[in-house]
Amino acid sequence: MVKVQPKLRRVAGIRQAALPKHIPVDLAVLEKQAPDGDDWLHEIKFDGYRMLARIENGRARLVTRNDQDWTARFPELTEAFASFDRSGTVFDGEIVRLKQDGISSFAALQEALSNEETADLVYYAFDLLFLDGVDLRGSALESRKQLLAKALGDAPANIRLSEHRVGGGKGFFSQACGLKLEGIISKRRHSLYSGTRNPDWIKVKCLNTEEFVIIGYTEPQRSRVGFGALLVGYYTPSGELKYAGKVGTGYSREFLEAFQSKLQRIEQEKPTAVLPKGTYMRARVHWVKPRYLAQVEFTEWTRDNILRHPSFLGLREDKHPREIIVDRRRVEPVKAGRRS
DNA sequence: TTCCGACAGTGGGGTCGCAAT
DNA sequence: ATTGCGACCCCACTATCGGAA
Repeated sequence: MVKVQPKLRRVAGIRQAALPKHIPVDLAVLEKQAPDGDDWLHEIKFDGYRMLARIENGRARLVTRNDQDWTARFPELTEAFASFDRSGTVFDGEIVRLKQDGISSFAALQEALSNEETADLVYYAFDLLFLDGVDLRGSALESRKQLLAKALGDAPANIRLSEHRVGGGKGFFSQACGLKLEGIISKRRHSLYSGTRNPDWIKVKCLNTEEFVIIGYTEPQRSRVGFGALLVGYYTPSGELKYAGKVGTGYSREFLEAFQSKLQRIEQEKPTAVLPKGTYMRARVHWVKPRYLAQVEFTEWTRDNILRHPSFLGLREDKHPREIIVDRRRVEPVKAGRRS
């Protein structure tokens, strides 16, 4: 029988007999700018897997936000959480793999999982939803953060507190981008944990935008009109046209129809760029002459030099395709971990 | 009345696992 | 052995609808 601490009793919370089967998580709304003002606190946005750590009946489980049980994939972290003597406790956080520069990398995490080399993965806890059977979701974020810091006081080294700072959002965001971080998450200090996507949590991402040559398009699926995605590429300094991936979002219905009819007129039999082996196309591809340019926003380049999270911003009519030269040797981020 | 939040639907890269080829 | 496909993870975005303001 665990005693409710006096501190714990002061924050709103109802003692529960058992943890709920499914706990919906809070999700952030994407914004272009970080909020300023002292009623906001700010954290680093980690690039990994969102995971609830549930400790109950002497064992620990790691579940995704859609309630998938991923415990077996993270033996070291599961063991670390099981060492907490706090039944009825739920942490909210992110499983990440840090590169040598200390920055979380989704690609490095996927690689670690695919090789089952999970020993150096880290869990950054940023919220505490239950503690010793008490539901904390109805209490203010700052109170939960206080309890979280205390609960992690003697935690194993692979379970860490995600630090935050109060106020100064704009400055914090530009600092984060300067350090090549993915972005920041800003949260209202007094907000409750609602388990929904709501504007009390705001994510602001450090994004790249680049221009690309349109080399083809895929056919629309189901109720989609015009085209599905644009296939884009770029010229290397040596003049070779390289494939950079598909851009399938950011278009209005009006643009999809209008632009497809333009592309139709410049179709050609064969692709102009060489596609990497094993490139998966969910729909039939139409190749076009490299005549149009697209402005594309994206988070980063993947290991295979393909755009991650691309979205279409607009056409560039003021430039010639041949001007689109991207030197990926310079843009290439420093790789951590080795692949053999 | 207008606005906004929630939801459905479409699209992306990467990994895994299974079935068809 | 290879390929296709769906279901997960990570997501961005548009269009729509009903309730709040």
